[in-house]
Amino acid sequence: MDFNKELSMQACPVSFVMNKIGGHWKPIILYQLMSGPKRYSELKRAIPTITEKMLIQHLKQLQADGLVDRHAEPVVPPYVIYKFSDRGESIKPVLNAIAKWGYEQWSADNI
Amino acid sequence: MDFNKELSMQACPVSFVMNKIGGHWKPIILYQLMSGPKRYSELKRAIPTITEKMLIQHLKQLQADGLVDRHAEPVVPPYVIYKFSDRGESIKPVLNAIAKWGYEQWSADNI
DNA sequence: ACAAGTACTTACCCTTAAGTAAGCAAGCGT
DNA sequence: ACGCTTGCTTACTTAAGGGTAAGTACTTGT
Repeated sequence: MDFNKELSMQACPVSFVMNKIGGHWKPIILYQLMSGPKRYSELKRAIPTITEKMLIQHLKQLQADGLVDRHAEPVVPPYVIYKFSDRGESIKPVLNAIAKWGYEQWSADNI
Repeated sequence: MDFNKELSMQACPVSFVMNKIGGHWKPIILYQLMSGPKRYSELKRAIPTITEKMLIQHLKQLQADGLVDRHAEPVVPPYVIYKFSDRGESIKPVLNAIAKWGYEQWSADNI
């Protein structure tokens, strides 16, 4: 059950991080936010294959994990921007290291 | 379907890496292998909650992705060791960076 | 009065990942 | 002859993640 998952996160710091930034959509969302704050509709347009359900679900999770801040202007139509929190900023180097390795390997695969 | 997954991996290098080292068990297996080559039964004992099915399945996937090498001695009972390949070695710094951030954040959560 | 835009929410289904449990091969010690 | 060990494999079941499609609130423009 979830018991094993909890145990893994305590025993393996890499698992802990994967739970925060892993999965199908979170890397893509974070990658988009790395180029600066974006509003909801911008993210939606930037990631055409994502459904609204997945987008909002993962944005909420990223917020709950303290990686992303949400700021809503009380106007109509709504204006909501998402951006890295301070804690989120601290993971950018890690994401860049991952992306760098990924890009190198991707190139190596395609020679 | 898988089409979207393929697309993501091309569009987002972080997703590409997550596909190689993400998921529930792969981080834990890799973390164990970082302390040196291990035989199948050692891994099994080091990760008590993993099932043999999952262990072998992910070891095979890691092999297929070229991150892990398998070496079998033709003896009985079988003697099989798993270790990082050359390509696998190149991801160790990334895994360490992930683990370091994870450990820091884990501490921050528990103050 | 009504369509359009923005940021969601909800209910339902379907595919993928993971867990359960059993079996197999091949020799070695007793 | 029999059980033991090691490294797997297979069939079946269950839980999780993701996709589809519809609806909501609130206001501006026509």
